[in-house]
Amino acid sequence: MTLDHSYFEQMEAKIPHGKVRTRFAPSPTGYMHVGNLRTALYTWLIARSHGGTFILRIEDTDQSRQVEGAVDVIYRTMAECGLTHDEGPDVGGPVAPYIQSQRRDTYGKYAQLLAEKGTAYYCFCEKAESEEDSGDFDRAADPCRDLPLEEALRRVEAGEPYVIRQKIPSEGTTTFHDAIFGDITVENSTLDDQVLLKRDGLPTYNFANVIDDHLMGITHVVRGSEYLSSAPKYDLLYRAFGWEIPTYVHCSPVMRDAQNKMSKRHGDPSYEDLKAEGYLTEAILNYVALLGWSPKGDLAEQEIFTLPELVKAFDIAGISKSPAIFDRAKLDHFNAVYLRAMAPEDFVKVAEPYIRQTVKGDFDIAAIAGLLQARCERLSDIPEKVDFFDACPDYDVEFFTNKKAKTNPEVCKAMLEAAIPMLEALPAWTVESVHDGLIALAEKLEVKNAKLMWPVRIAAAGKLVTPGGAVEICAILGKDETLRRLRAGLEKLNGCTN
RNA sequence: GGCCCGUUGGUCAAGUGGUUAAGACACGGCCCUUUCACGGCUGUAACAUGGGUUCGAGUCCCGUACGGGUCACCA
Repeated sequence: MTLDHSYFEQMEAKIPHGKVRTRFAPSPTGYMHVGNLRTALYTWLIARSHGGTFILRIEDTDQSRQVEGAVDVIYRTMAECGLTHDEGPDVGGPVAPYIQSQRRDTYGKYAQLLAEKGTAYYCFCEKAESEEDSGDFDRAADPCRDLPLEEALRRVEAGEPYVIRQKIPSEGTTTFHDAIFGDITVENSTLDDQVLLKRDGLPTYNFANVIDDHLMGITHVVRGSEYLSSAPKYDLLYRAFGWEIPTYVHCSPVMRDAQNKMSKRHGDPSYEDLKAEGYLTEAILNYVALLGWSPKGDLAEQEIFTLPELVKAFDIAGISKSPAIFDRAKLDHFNAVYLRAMAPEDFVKVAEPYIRQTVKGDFDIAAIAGLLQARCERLSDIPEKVDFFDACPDYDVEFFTNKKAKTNPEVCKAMLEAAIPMLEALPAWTVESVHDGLIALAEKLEVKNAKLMWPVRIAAAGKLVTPGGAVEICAILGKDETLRRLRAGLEKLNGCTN
């Protein structure tokens, strides 16, 4: 039970110094929600913007909450987003291992060291007891707090179950500094003697964090503001060990509404959910980056940022103190911007699977995608928009009535009667020829373009709203199909105007 | 309940003692137009509240309200 102090020297010797080092440290719950993603992004950005090192560490000290395949979700999401890590379970590194369950011995030794220093103590009490009932935490009530170390060690060796608790000073205050919230001071009497090492020998989250962050040379600790209230206890731990305190960066949560954080329980979307809903990775990242952070100076008005641009612009000082509500409408907007900015051939590639959900026929997919590119916010909007290509829906004859185009069934009947023979006689069937033919016909009939185009489009698509004009739709449908639909439309009109 | 944190338009937000209080999304209107969309122009709309400090406060201090976090051998 005696401690070998050379162990600590060895561990210290491995710690890298001199560069910014940050870590994203998720617990593997199988779900990367938007808040997690944002934390990962900010953490990564801090490292990259300083030319530092980004580390992935898996925090699995709660054996009861393991989820199958959860780590894979994390790897996949990080990789897809381009948030590459330099050290981690899968790539190794100088301070391996990077999975907490594989570092078990380390935490135990450091907990013992702390007990030796007098800043922690062995506690043999039963779990929890009446602490909650009484409401007030009373550390003086713990008989183990002042047990002499020798006696405690004797009981440990005798096989008595124990935990190791942090010994918080009973008086005075503790002040810590956070990069976002500034200095925060609390009374030590409001801090509890938190458990450091659990009965099962594994560390608590709070303890493992301090140990690992130190041993991994972490310079910036980024995490959710829910940890703000345990930060003073962290400081006390660092000081007890005589370690340098990292820069704390506590980020306020991403909310689903004014009262609730985004959560799996409420069905709020994970990164993967958003992808499945037709959002682009770049758009998600860009939006999430701006949820709780904004650029300073010249860039203050810029909203569209690529990942490299974010690396350049990112600054901890721009992180907001207050929570931000996740807004679908704005995400939609970002996605639309990214969709429109894509090279047409790239857009075809991402849009094709969605187009193919409802379009099985032999149509020019690239042409359809061309219409869609400026007209959709989410890729998942696509199937519904193009569902009329395979088969013309059974539409209401009232669709032919449009105030702005000054059309009604009567007028439309005349328009279609004129358009059908003209189109039939067209020698070529292209966007240009259909366009020129229809424009010329409108001129000949002495009607506004809209008056002719409206009925053609309605008859061709059978929908009020379409991803393109009459010309584009007819061109894609092909001559035979267009004429078939126009004749059917004419029949429909005959049926009601007679 | 104790302690901690937060509060600028519906939403994201700029603003670090002196501004007509930016910008974006959403919403309304107009224009363009072959529908919708895109694009262009334009409009409505905000410093939670009460006291201080100051020549002057969204910016500093105190109180109040509201919201959040935390008070686990979860993370």
